[in-house]
Amino acid sequence: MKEGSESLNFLEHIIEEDLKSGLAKNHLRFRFPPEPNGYLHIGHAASICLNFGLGEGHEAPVNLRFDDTNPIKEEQEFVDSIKHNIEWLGFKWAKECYTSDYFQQLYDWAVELIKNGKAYVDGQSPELIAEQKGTPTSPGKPSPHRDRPIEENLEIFEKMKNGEFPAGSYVLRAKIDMASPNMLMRDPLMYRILNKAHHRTANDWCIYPMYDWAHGQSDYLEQITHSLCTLEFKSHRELYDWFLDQIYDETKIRPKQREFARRNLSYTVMSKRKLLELVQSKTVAGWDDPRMPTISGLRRRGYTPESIRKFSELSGISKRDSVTDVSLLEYAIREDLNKRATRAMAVIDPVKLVITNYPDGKTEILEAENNPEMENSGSHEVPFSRELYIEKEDFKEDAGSKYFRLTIGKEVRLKNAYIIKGESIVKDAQGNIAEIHCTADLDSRSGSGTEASMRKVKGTLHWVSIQHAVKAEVREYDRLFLDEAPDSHGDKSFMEFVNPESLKITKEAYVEPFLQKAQLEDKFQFQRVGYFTLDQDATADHLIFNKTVGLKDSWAKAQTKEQTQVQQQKPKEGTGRSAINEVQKISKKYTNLSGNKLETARANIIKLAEDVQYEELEPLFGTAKKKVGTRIGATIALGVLLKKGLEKNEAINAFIQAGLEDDNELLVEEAKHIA
RNA sequence: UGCCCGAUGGUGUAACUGGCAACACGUCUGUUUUUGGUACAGAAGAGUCUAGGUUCGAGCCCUAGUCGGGCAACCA
Repeated sequence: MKEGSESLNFLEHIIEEDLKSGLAKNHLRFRFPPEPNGYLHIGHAASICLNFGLGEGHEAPVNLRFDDTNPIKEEQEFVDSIKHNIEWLGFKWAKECYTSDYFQQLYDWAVELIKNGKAYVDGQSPELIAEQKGTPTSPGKPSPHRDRPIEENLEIFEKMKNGEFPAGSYVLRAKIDMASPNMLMRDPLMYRILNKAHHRTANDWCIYPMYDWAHGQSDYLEQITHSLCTLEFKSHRELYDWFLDQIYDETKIRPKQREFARRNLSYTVMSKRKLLELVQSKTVAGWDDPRMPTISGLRRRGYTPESIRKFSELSGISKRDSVTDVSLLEYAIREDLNKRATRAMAVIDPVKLVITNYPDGKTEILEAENNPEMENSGSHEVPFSRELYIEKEDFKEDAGSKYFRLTIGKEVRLKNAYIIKGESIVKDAQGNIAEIHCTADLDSRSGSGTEASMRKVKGTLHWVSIQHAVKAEVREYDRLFLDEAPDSHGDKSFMEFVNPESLKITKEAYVEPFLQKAQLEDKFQFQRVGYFTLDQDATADHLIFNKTVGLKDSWAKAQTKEQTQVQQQKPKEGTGRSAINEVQKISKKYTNLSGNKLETARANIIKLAEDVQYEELEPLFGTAKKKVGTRIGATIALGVLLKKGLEKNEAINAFIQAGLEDDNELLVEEAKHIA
């Protein structure tokens, strides 16, 4: 992971430091700790790639640990789906662990804490406990049970464990500091009573540990060296360390928690709650709807594991909150699919094309390259005949000179076939184009080696033979939200930004017969259109293709730009950087320069100063003393203005005087020039 | 109001113990091309949040401020 790039992210720096200061490389160990209460999404993928990537980079084991301390929300179904997703991404965990495996140990340690006077049983209501916690600005009040005798604590705690109390009646609390500025340190809960069967321990337990009490201890039990989590756990670190202090044995590895920013993707939402809302409101068809940022959704959409890993790598890792543009994700998948997708032809929005000089009833079998980007990828057969479908948008009655596609009187090539020339059109009663008639240069068949076949024509079109085409359903997806950060508007729900046109279904698209054999997970490029994959709902006689992502389309871009340019042309005055700004820019580094570079910089400032107005220059007189460069630049520029006949005023004199008195020789020198 | 983080081109990340701000995506040009794709070549785009300070020299160190985020679940 780190070879090839010397630049490390801040977590890798920390690991490097630890290694340098004595941590044995073979002790390195990481973990990915999902709670099995939902499906994994692209944000989790960042964490997965981070932890497993670190493991791969350092040849260190990475545990998969299900943080299953809340039986109310967690289910086996999620465990299975998470495991599938991680495997699909191509990562192998060292051990499959469950926090629930440590329930006994956790309990024993809790008893230990009670005996040491570090924990106590509280029987107050949640409301009361919350109230006593105080607020971030005011200290909390101790619980009346804070000093309950140890024996009594032990007795009640055991009864809690034995199921002698109803859910919610008692909790075990750590005895830390009710006045701590960190709210989490104000006697946090360690255990609560939950009368709910657990997906793994069934009814063995009716008390369950809280996250803070379980997580660090689990890391410790597994001897994880670096426990990486997202930023919102930062303030938990103090507690994490406090709990570890209570049980830590110096001969063992002491895990450290470090935090990184979670990854957001533009034009989507990422929280489990919001994703669930999309599913429940039927905005999408399910968790694996191809528009969902879930791993299973991306997979169904046609994303490859490689592309997701690449995306994670490109996105990087840091501590500031950010929104990564989807274009980076799209780049990652296009790059991968360009190399591996089999090329095929499909017409999604068809119009009939008749080659008038091609014999009726004749069929030719032509050859189509499977993948020009991959050697030895072979070719497949594609049938050609007199009547074809082409894409509606590939023909225009009156086209400009920049339109390379079919129009009357102009030649284009049919991919893998002949060069044709538009002759005439047939319209229906409503005036829509029903048929396009053209003639083919019958000597120009692709691959025939004739001179005609080598001719260069500007445009190439994809097509299917009507007689041979296979009908298919095509599902095209657009971003799910119209807003870049739909959940960033405090006053509005993210649901208000749902894109009503995020799914476009074409029931009658036509694909070449070769695609009849498409299998799930096969990757195709429909030439000139985009990358597609078979949907899981497809059957042998009902093909369904999902569009993963379109090809880059500089033609479409030019079109939309042309439109927006017309509107935007007006407010395009005063372009370019002003002279004074240039002067400032050059000046800033002035004192770092020497020799020729210094000379050039000075000459440039003098030249630029010709276009500088005094009104622009005067504000620079107030430049901080330490910004000598800027003051020198201003002095030089001032010299130019004075030479042009500017009268000295009070501000100018004061500025020159300050320059003369400065410790910087260059500045003094320039000031002398104009004094 | 308390505590804790963060701030670098449009976006995401770099910049080793201070030394002319780099890479990728995106944008724009051009070349090649039987995909208006790919590939290749190139360009534009950043006073590193602000103000002071330390230093020969600050994105980096110090101080104060501004803005953004997190923290008061018997969730994780």
